[in-house]
Amino acid sequence: MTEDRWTPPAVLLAVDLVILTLRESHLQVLLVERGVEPYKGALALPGGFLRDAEEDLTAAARRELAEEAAMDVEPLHLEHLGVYGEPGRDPRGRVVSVAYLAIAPGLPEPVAGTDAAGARWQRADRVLSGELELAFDHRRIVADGVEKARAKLEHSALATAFCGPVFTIADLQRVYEAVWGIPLDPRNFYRKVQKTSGFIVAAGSERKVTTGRPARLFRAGPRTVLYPPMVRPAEQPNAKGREE
Amino acid sequence: MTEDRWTPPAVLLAVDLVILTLRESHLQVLLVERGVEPYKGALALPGGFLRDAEEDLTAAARRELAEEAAMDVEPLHLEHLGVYGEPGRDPRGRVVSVAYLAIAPGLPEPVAGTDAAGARWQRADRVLSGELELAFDHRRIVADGVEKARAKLEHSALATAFCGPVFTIADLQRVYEAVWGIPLDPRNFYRKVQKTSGFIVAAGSERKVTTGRPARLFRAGPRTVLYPPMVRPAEQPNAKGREE
DNA sequence: ATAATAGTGTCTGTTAGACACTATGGG
DNA sequence: CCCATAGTGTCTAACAGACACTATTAT
Repeated sequence: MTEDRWTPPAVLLAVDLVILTLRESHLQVLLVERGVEPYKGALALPGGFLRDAEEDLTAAARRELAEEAAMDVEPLHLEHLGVYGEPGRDPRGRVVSVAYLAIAPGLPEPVAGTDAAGARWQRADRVLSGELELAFDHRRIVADGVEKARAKLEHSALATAFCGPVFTIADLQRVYEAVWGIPLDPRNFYRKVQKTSGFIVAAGSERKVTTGRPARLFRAGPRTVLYPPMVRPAEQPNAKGREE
Repeated sequence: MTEDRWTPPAVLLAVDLVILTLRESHLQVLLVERGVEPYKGALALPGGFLRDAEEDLTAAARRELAEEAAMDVEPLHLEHLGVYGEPGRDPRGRVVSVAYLAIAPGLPEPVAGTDAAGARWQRADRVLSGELELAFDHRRIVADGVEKARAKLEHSALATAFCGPVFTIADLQRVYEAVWGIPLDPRNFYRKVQKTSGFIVAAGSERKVTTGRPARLFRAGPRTVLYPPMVRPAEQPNAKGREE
């Protein structure tokens, strides 16, 4: 933010998107198969370069998502995730990538777009475990996105966005269990969610899915930030930073 | 991360730094007086453009800090804060700025460097209130940095870093009160900190500062992440997202 | 009736917050 | 003595976690 008389170097600016959804009880991330070098044929996050020097970063992110996955981009809320800019992360030269995170309810199977040979949902745990290899440093970006999503469930009413317009409390619990990767007690979850006023509100009727007593239906309430938060059990009670 | 045959636009990449410290019981932020247009003479965060296309982002941040504030940059831990890249935020053209946050104990008064007419500590609350005007969108960046610092006090042992090598529990409490901007009960704070094992460890002797009973001395313990966290009282019990 | 899921009641251990109280120094 | 700060004890209300129990449907 200073200097003159000397010309600062220009860099290539890219955006990458971590789009998370819940499908078949698993947290899934949208990946595309790269159609061009480098890493041609490999799986990667959707993303790409800014189109022109006036394009807004989030606009670029939405455009890339529409191009590569033909997704309806309107309703997505994009959130800044991080910047990945180590020299050498892209063989084409100095590329600094700004990553965005979006979390959304059961999104449809995307169709192949123009830039990518294909776009598909993949289970996030398979990416994190290394079972699926990703181009560039995209695995790291996915890991950061998943961790951010887990944290957001604690402090925001985001989980309701994973469900349809109406849902049962058990539906909501499945969201938490899938994203956090741990089982929760249904009874305690039930009351915890109920007493967090403004989180969910009753929606008249009931629903019968398969067997058992029909469940009441709810919709998302007006509250966006949860205080007190939904507590996520400590990941590893005796991990780093812990002792006693 | 796709496309070829067409050349992506280059943008100017800058780094900005939010350096926070605690001086005279107030959270303070390091600001420089801009020596060049635009905003010449105005207060701004230290920062600047990448020197060359191979420079690492954090390296650029450290270099700018050394140049503009002649600060010893070695021990600072820089943490990614955000990206500020709206078109039009800089009159010189498309500038995307990556902001970093550093939090450190009683740093010395900086001396004027080469790029800036001066660098000085300013109270963060004066910046947030608008009493001090900042160039560009730097006030917003400071606000994001302060909020991040407040959150970090909750979940990490960062507060001990604001104190000297040894400190009393009252010293530590003053850190929390200054950063959070609220008073805490000394008795409850005392026990809360004590029972969070690994947070602080006893350091032999005692200290008598002015009047009253001498206090025991402690030093930072081995634990870096606090679980359970130090809970920060809800900012506004009835603010956005709240009701009932 | 049985299975299965929804929803309620209740106990227990822990914790935040309030605040009385004791301890130990300097005038 | 008094004052000020350090440190302890203790009560209460809220809450997480465990889990028995009741309710309501389909088969």
